[in-house]
Amino acid sequence: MNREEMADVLEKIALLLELKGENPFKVRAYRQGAETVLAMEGDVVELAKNDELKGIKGIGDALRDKLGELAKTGGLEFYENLKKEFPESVFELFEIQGLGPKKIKSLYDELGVDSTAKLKAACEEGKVAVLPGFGEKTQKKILDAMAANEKFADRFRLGSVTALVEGMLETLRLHPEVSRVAVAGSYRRARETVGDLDFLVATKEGALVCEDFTTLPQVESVIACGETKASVRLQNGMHCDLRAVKNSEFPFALQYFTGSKEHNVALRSLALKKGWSLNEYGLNPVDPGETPPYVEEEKDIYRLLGLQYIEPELRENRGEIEAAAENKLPRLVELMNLRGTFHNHTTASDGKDTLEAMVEEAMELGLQYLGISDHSKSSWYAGGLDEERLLKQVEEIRDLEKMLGGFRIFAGSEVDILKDGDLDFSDEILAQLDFCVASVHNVFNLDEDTMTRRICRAMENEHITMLGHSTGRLLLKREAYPLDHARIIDCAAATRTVIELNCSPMRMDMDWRWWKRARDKGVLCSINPDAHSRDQLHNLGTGVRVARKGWLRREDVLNTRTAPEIEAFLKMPKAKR
DNA sequence: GCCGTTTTCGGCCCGACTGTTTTCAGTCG
Repeated sequence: MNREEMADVLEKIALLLELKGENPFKVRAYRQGAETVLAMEGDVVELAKNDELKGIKGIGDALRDKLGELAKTGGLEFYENLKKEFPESVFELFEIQGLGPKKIKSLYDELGVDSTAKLKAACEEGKVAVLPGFGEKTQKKILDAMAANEKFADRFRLGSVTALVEGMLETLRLHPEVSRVAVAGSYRRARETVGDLDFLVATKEGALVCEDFTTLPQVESVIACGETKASVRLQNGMHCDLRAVKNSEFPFALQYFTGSKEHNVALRSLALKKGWSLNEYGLNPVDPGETPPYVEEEKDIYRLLGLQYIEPELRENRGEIEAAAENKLPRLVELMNLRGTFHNHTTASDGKDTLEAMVEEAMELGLQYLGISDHSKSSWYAGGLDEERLLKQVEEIRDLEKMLGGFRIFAGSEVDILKDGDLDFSDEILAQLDFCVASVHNVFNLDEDTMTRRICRAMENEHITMLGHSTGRLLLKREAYPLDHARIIDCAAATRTVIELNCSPMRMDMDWRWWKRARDKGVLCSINPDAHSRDQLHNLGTGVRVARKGWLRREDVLNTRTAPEIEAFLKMPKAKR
């Protein structure tokens, strides 16, 4: 039993109590308890075992007893009894957008629906539309939401699989029969979501390495295992391939399996013009009389085709091949260029870690400064700060900074952009901050023109340093709201507003496809983790990869600047930045 | 179920939107 499992049990209890129509405040207490378990300091499992949870806010007598039982026995009788009342599959129903506990209960009581499969059948037979409180539109919305879930079912967010991939690479690297290892595919190209993973090894013992690959702890089941390829399904449900090639084939296989398909098609046609035939095994002269060139690394392939080396992130056939032919590829930003970051939360609003803990982690990462921007009052559900609490936080920040020997904390706010483009705080309040992120958190259903004008209005404010998560999308969960990106970028350029690359794994927003345009208009990017806990600051690494995918250079990214440079930047009138 | 310079009951900070209704319930941030 670990922290996550304990929190999961409380969360599931909350769902089941909701289904039973229990007192909503009791439900909330369990949900809050789950949050507390995840966020609290110390070894919560050990504390629960020793009955030492007294005094923790959000955990009262009842939850303390239940957590104790969980920690000591690994089970919970209360939960087991509750689970007996519903089949396990009801939890699926909570994943459907637009369905809450009341509707699920109604579906369960009236139609016996207790799984997505049964729900789909009931919708298709028209049984859902005639239930009280439901209707044709609701039935259609449920079907659409289920279709969307299916569409996303086999995809994963880039930032959520980084640790898994790094772990597997490390293990493969240690294999005695393996000389080279890489991950290819859309993961290597830093797409914001990936469907499957492609690992590549150079070895003389393909069958052995494939066999050993299928026994990795991350593997759930084996689909196929041969001499050059193994296919498995991982514990997290991901499809994953390993390809074993000879060392001499490795660069070609790496290039080929990295893709994208469009990039490779363009590259092969370029090769043909030069009298070569390129495939995943080699680069061969079309004229059989000539000898194939010596290739040791992927770089050599590009060089032989008369191209600059094209970084994997750029390989989408969006102009990179032409630029490489003219020696005009940008030198892309790197993680080591980052000096600090903005847009982070603390326990003052919905963050899990205190100001001190966040700062400590930023220092640990080798940064020179950290921007704090908790939610504003309209985001009350996230514990948004009102004017009084905000100004108090600014004071706390100034006080803490004095004790840090040079590390800078920039005091800011993630201020809500209200429906009409007004901001949640007055200019007088905003003027007292070092910086300000403006974000949309509600009323997502405006038409494109209205939404664009709303956001532009916020950017026109002198005190708004940067625009937060511009499209509002939640990857694999919620589509972006309609937005005229070209106008947003023009407005950012005109008002000298920075645009954020929010590198929370859920967001990666603004989308990488727009960054080159923004860069060319002189718009600065700020790579921000939107961290709600200290460990989320580590998402900066993935953020940099996505910035690279957007063709961004060091000079295009605000937070590659040093603390004194940032200070000067923020003090400058916006128009002169 | 939690919490309390209103200590053992009575609150638990909202507002927009949708689709169902005919004045409102359910869902979502």
